[in-house]
Amino acid sequence: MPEIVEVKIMSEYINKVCRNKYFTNVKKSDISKNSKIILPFSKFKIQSESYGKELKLILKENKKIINIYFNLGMCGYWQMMKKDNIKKHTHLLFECNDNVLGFVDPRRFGTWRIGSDWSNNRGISVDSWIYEMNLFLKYLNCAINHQSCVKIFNQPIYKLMLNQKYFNGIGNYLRSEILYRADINPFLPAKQAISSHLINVMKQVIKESYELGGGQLKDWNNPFGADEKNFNEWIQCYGKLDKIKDSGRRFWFNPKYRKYYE
DNA sequence: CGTCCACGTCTAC
DNA sequence: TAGACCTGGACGG
Repeated sequence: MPEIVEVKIMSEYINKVCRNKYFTNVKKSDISKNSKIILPFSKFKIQSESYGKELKLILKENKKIINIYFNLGMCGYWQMMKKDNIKKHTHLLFECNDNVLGFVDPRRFGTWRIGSDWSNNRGISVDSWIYEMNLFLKYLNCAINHQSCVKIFNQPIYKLMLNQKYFNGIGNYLRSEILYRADINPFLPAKQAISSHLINVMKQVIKESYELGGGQLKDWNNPFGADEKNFNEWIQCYGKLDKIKDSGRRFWFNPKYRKYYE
């Protein structure tokens, strides 16, 4: 489920349902391999932020603050639930009277850590560039011209777009939709494919997906009321056109570019 | 039943 | 660049 759009929506959802609520406890499922959270709080508030594919919970009691950084994995999501009706596969939860805010993650690919900053293995979130697309292009061009990056930017653009160092937030459906709509040969070396055109289309695709409520493709039972049908109609390429298998994952693309795939 | 597939990272040959 | 990590839904026999 979660790419940048969904993580952002998720974070906004958390802020909405946690507004004016005080939490008193945190619990981890036994089966999750992530670390147990121990809080020095008796009564705390929860706020959230997102950045690329990472989601942060900010836990506050007076001036004490603890930040927890989450990767939502393939299918993790957050939901406010009744305490007596907690969903299966809830692996972390925060209690608030009769309610809990829970991290539901059936496949357990999600991870969390207590920290003070976003992951340093990842680059700048693609949506922080939305109003500064020229800067993003400069950033990429700077890397392109850097001796140590030659190999990376010689990769085909469809591979680079999953590299979270350069496209933090892009995942499998966004890269397909962006390359398709930009009408760029996805097998072109990244250094040739990257242009203001690609960046502008990226901005537009992210915006449109966000306005539709994000990806509602399969197994996310969406608590936010986004329209699954609209989203599936909006998708033009992912799951619909030509595809190749690339190191375990599928890449969907415009069939007219197949001849450039070796 | 079984087999294939899923919006993502990791790490180990 | 395969796999490992996981559950569950879709679909075929």
